[in-house]
Amino acid sequence: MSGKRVGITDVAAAAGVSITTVSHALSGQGKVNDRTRQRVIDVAAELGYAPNRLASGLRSKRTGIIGLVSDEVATTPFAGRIVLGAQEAASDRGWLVVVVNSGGDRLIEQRQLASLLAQQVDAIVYATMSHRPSSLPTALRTIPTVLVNTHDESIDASWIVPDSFTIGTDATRHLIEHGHERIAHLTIAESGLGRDGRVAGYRAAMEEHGHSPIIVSTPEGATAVGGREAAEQLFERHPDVTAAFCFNDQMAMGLYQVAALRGVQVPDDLSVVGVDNLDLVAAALLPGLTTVALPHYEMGRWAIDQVARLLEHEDPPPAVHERYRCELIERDSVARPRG
Amino acid sequence: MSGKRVGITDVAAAAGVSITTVSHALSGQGKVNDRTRQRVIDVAAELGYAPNRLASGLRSKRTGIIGLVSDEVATTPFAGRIVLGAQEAASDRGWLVVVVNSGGDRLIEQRQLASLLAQQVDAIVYATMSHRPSSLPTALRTIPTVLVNTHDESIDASWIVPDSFTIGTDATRHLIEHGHERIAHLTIAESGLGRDGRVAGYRAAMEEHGHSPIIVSTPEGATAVGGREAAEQLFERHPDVTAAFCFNDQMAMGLYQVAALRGVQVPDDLSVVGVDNLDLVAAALLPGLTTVALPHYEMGRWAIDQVARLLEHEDPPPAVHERYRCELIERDSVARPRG
DNA sequence: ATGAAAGCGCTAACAA
DNA sequence: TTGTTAGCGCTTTCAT
Repeated sequence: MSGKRVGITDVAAAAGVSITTVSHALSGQGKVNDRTRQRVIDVAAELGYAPNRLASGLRSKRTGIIGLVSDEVATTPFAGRIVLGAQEAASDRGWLVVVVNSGGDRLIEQRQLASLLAQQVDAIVYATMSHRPSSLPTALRTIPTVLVNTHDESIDASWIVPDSFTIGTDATRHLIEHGHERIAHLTIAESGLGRDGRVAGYRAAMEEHGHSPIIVSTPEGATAVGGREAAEQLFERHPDVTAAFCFNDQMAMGLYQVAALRGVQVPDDLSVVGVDNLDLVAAALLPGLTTVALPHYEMGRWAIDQVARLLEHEDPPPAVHERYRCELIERDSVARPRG
Repeated sequence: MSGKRVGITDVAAAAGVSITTVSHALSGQGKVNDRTRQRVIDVAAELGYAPNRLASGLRSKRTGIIGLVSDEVATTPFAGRIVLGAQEAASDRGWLVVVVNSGGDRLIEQRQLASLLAQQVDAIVYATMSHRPSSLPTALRTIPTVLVNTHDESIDASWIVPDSFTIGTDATRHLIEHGHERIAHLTIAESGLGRDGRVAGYRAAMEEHGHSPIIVSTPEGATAVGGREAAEQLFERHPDVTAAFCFNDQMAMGLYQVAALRGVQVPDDLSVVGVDNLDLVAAALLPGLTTVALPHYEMGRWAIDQVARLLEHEDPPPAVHERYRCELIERDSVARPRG
């Protein structure tokens, strides 16, 4: 409509007060008479005034922008959930989040991080998709940082990771509770925080019930193709298993496929449990896949909550470390074993 | 390391020049002696100086931040590709992208947009996931805007959408070229730009070869469940079709499932083509799904290129409208019909 | 080719 | 409770 942008001076003039009073009235900081405050608010609304966050940030050293650094944000559908959680939590506080991703490249990461710092972001959320211990860029020591899906002992930062061990125990016990004894675990060959914890949890649950663990791992990676490869091994070497706990939903998809080719019915001949609760897979499979949900959205929110905690105290509060207990989502891929 | 942040003044002092000269030397704006420039650059690097983008933005009216508004960014895996494309293109120019999503809620959208404007973003990329004509928030008239996956006649903004019609013709012709004549199109009941164009393209390709169109639509939505529902209809009412072109990969997944239950083999008994080229589905299905790739990444890049074009000219250049020709990705779900 | 000075639009001290 | 005055760290005139 009007050509010129309306600034705080315009509001002050229109309300007949000083710009300081406008600033105070709108930010709720200083003491302002309620009647004055209301008038200022009304005038500001009428004029369509919105504070220039650049100017206020320059002065107050707070931009209300949080940088979210990820290694491969858009390549995995999980990442989006982390970002969404962070954004919604940020939005609740009137903050913005700017996402950069490095694709795993250290150099790019460094450049992106420099961009964020130059932009005077208030804090950094550093999320990896791979849940491996990461050695953080040193630039992060300068600024409040929260880690998601990874941790780093060399820095005093809060972090949150899914509790991999209980993912393994919960999934396995769920199968045991349904009467299964010969339960295999299909996983990837490559070691990693997410993998190793689940394997250990599976082992523990099997052993506590006196069942011997059957672990099949594939060098293929945690995809449907890897799942197929592992499934072939499984049917060759352990044709008598009645249930399988898979490293993730995609591997479970591969297992479904090989099972179908061999005339093995899920869940009547074989019960299956996955990990991720990836809608596109877990809910889409037939029968629907029972799986342990990874709390990506929640971790994103948690990270912003931690940032808020860091930012509201002048002296940095101690770092918080959390292993999030994941939830088993029941669908139709688990049944009692036959006869 | 050092406690205080290094500013332009520190660099000026260390290099023995004025801050004006530092600014000129680093930005490449004014005329500076090459030797002076080099010295400034060296000193700046040595000190680890990085300009405060808040301060420079406040003065120069350019923040180097692009706002990306989406209706449901993280709920779909496609969205991530748009964001990634935009981010990478932005990063090439030293820009940052801040992503907000409204979840389709007008009120939230308005609030988020206000946040972006208050943050003085240089431009807005407005992306919908649904590819429907959107009536844009009026706030967008104030600022350079580029539309992705949608278009709006009420505003003079550039936009890009996938060419739905040729998706339909290309997919259908591909099947026809493989010798199929009785080809069904499985789609959703709800009308929309993406859907209607594909249907029209399918019709056109069928008719140009004298084949009669067989369209099966489901009220269920474009998911595996919807695909199953449509597939049931298909097998009941048109048991003689030899090929199916599905609205998207997820529906194709549903078709695979029902086909398997009925003992119909893909591709020997039934050839299938999808749309999306969603890795998690198209590449994961067995056999791999031949599908038309939607250019989400490319559209994200394109949007930022357009923003750059808008920003470098003082007077706004005319809007550009593009229908992106999509590529067919061949996998293993198409074969010649049986004898 | 270089520098001095003015301000971008706001908030934080400080005074009144 | 309100207003005055300094800046925040940079880029931009405009001199020199």
